[in-house]
Amino acid sequence: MKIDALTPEQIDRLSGKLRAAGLRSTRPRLALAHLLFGAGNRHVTAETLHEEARNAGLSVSQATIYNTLNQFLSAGLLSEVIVDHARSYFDTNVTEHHHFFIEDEARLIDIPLDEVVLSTLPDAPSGYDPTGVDVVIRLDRR
Amino acid sequence: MKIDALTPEQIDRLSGKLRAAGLRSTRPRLALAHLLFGAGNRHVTAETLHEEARNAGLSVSQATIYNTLNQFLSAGLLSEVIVDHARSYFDTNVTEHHHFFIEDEARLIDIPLDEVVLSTLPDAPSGYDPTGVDVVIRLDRR
DNA sequence: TTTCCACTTTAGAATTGTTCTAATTTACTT
DNA sequence: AAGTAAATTAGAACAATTCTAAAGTGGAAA
Repeated sequence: MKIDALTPEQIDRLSGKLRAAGLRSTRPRLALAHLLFGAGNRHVTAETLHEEARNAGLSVSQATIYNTLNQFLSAGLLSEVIVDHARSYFDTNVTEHHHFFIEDEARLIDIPLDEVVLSTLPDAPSGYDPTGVDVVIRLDRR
Repeated sequence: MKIDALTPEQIDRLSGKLRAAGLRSTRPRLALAHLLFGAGNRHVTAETLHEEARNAGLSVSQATIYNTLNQFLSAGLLSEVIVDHARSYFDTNVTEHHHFFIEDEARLIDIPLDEVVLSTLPDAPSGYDPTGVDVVIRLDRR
């Protein structure tokens, strides 16, 4: 995955994507963009992308991985999914329910179960059982 | 919030709750249980509970806060809400969609937007605007 | 009611994921 | 080709959480 492994067409396409996002087209960004956008939709963590980059013979620092992912995120080239916890919120309400999450106050408000009705849900992939459905409605101060 | 500030009735009730959960009734647990379960449903973080405990004149170590919250969690006295991130998952799919989350593999699978239909949603609290709805369906290997 | 031992608590070190810092390198403008 | 603003880097710093090893405590059993 050396940058020379990319065809001029690939480089043009990725460069254009970076430019369009207001980012300079640099070697690490091109290589990471190729890994990220070269083959269908992906889910990566900083760690998995870093390892993938190393496996591809690309030497990028951890800081660059984080910088790049955050820049791509800000630029709208990536979105973030939150399913793991840094800060854990412990709730004395142990019944099933959902939540509003006020981002700038880092505050939760319960939503009673019956106020969210999921009329259509996908089947779980075969070999897996659903163990729960979490609905989080994010809020910003108006 | 010294433990002596609790009436014998309160102590009995909380002790019973701890016992029923298979936990010894100790002074720190009683005091924290009183803070947590003494007045309606709560949302706390380790940090906010620790501060609350200190404000109540109760000296408990940080480790005890974490231990106790996790024990209460395991015992089903508390549930956990995940809305913040430790490990961030970056997704090349920037269109709106939902996710399966396979807990033991820490792996995400996209759910196209149209496969989840929310037929009823609550109004946002006044003063706030909803900025997004995240649905996460957790999966375990069968 | 004392003894004892498994369970708790503790302070502080360790770990993990992420961000910051300050110095070096690189990309683009002129 | 030179200048400068931006990018990259290694490593330090940071924040949330867990671990460790030692000291303390609850409650069962004698």
